[in-house]
Amino acid sequence: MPELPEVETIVRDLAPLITGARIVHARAGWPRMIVHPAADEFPEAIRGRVIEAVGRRAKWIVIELSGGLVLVIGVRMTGQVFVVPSGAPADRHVHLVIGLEDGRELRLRDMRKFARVGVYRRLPDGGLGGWAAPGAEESEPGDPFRRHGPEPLDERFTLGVFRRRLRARRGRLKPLLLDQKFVAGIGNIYADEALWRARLHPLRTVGTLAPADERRLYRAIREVLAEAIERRGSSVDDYTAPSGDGEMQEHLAVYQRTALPCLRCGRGLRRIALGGRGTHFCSWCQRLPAADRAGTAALLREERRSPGVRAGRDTEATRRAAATRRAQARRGIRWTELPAGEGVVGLRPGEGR
DNA sequence: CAACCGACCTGTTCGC
DNA sequence: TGCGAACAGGTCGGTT
Repeated sequence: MPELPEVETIVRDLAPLITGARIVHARAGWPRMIVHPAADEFPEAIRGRVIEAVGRRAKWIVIELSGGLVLVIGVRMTGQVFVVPSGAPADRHVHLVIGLEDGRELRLRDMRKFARVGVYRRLPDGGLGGWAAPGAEESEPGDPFRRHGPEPLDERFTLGVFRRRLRARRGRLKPLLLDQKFVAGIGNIYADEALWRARLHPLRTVGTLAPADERRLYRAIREVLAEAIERRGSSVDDYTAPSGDGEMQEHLAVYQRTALPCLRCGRGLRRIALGGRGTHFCSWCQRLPAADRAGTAALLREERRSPGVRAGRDTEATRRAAATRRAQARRGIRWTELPAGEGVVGLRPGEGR
């Protein structure tokens, strides 16, 4: 999904739109999307409740409801959240509709159905616990965030805290940054970007870092995430927020810039596959010390055969096509599926095939 | 603990 | 032009 900056942008857009609104109905068209409680209990759990606040934890939208309930939404890879009038056209990718008393709907659209939604109880200690309909057996799912690491932009996340967590770990930097238990909210884009900014190779291991390296990494993580929030996130492929696209994609240094010149040294950027994820870096600016080179030959050689080296996803035409799809998604339809010669106007919910 | 893998899903683009 | 393969921002559970 969108990563921390993208979810933060969704949350900031959403808050003024829905805070204070009362939920009057809910429909979940894809039951597997509801992780707690059981999908058939979900509408009743939130019906009649007032949305009191909208926030974020890690890459999740956290919506505080009256009566101490909390609605969490993880949009994962392709989930999109919109607030629209209830008559607005929908397509087959809208899997969750939450009707508001004022006639609008909060909709979750997700092409790949990876998004997840849950309702929990806010506990006195601030954590989340299970919820069950009155009289029903309560299954205790536990706090969905209990394993998450600290929020990287929180003031309590100091350099000292970062160092302590870092030194408790071993492995390579890229997989470590992607581990939500280490620090919450970083994903594939910002892991690569932070490592480039800090001039650290993705295969570098924690044990080889000097104190100055640790500090650069700490600052790079915080700075790239903060800048991305200011720019409303990276609108790559499907990501868009309720009030429109971001522009951070125009300012990324390495992500999806394979073979293009490094913005610091001008040499061609490289891409390897690390744990199945595309990993972009500059092998000149992000040197791998001899100590970390053992056992990396296969990983680095892989690059030449990797299909990811294709430039296709990086072309201007591809970007434009994606922007058009996002705009259409915001209107709830896909023009490719409209009968020839027919406009948007006549389309009603459920009609857009 | 570290790292990889396959699932989970659908759509787009590439290469033949 | 068509068709299969590869790939996509995330996370989980299972293995090694």
